[in-house]
Amino acid sequence: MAEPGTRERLVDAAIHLLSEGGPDSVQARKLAADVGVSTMAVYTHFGGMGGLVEAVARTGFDRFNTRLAEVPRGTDPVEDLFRLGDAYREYALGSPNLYSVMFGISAPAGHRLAGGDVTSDGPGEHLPEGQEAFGQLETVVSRAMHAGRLRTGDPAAVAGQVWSAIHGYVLLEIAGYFGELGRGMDIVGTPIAINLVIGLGDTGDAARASAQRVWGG
Amino acid sequence: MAEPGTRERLVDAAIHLLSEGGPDSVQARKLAADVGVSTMAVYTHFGGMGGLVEAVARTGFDRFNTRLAEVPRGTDPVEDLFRLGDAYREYALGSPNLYSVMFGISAPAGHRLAGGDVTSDGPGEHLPEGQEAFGQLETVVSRAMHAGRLRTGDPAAVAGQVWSAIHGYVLLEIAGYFGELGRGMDIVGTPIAINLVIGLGDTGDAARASAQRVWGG
DNA sequence: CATTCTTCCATAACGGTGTTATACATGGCC
DNA sequence: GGCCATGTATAACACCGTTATGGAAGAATG
Repeated sequence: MAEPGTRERLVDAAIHLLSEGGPDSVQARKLAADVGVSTMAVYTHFGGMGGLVEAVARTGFDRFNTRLAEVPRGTDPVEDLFRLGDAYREYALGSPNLYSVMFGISAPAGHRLAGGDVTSDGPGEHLPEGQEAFGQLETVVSRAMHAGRLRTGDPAAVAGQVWSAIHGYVLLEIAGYFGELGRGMDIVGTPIAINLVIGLGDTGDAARASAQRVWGG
Repeated sequence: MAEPGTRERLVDAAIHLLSEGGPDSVQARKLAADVGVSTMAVYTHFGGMGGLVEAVARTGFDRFNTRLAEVPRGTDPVEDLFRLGDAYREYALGSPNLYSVMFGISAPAGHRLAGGDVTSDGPGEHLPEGQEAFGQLETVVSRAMHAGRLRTGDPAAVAGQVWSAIHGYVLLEIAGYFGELGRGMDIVGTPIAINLVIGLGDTGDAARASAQRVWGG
């Protein structure tokens, strides 16, 4: 493999700093010192800290996508959907700061993804890598519809519902609203997965059986 | 009413700046200039920008709680739950930057609520005002259980599921993932509300009827 | 009333941040 | 050799949060 260039080393250092010390420790001077270059490298390669944060989010989504793609697909599409959600949560909780940056939720020193304001369009359309993760959800949802487990409808709309539930749950668990980590999954995470799938057309027995194969209990 | 003191004026100015120019425009110097005092006022009253951000989040939750409390309660607890969710969304979308600060999701110039890192416990336990909003959800959920609309169980656990769904949906809509604002409600927001309630024990007909009274269609 | 103490704020400075202007080094190309 | 493009080091600039210092105003105390 080719020797990593300065650009890649800067992104790696940023991700490392992000996971170690949070968003505030991702600073141009610290990055440059870690990589062994001057702060100018940030500007020749990314045009500024904002561009570097975008690159961080992009590689975060890349790893996220491959992680989701590695989840084995079986014969039960609802079980696959649950496993996908589980991998989603594991990734988000494994690197919560990176996950926050990916969704423009948190950002080093005021360098958000799309403008400084939360409402400026948002990173929704700006990162095609983000759409890819959504596409994986959509595919499994579509399979579940064809298998007769979920009511037939627009897979994108249903995937949006699933995404909302996972995203919200994960963020609240990261923020500590469900007490000690792990406990939230039993009383909120698993139930919301089962209940949403039931509302989407699955039977209670089938949903619980699929969940049991993923989370036990 | 008493003349507002410097402390209240600082918080108001911060909330105003937050909604106008986003988190990055909430700066000690700008706050002081707006109120007509020096930056020292921030330190005598709040100990620093971090304390001011916490005060902002606190008053944000206060307004949030009264807003939710103003939602009229009727005879149909599921309808009430939908109306609560609708008011929740309206508040979050009405002041998305404030909402983000309330949940420690975004913060001016690296001044998060509980430490600089996303994972440092989170603001979950630190803001009792946040628990009050959750309590309002829990009460309505409990009423829906006693009315036979939702399966009997732990109201707090069920409220946690409802909260996850709303929180996730609202954040994704703010981030622009559902296209133009408003459209997301039709294809994702309303369906997830109905489907989650069905999964929690309500019948499809009853859930759709309650939703129809809130959102029409 | 005089004195002291407390509270609050203005001024000015300090350290640290992202950013930028400038100059230099390097390597490919004609 | 001459030339240009690319990437980087240095040093400075503007801005930010923060803090040390001192002063003003009022309450508390004798």
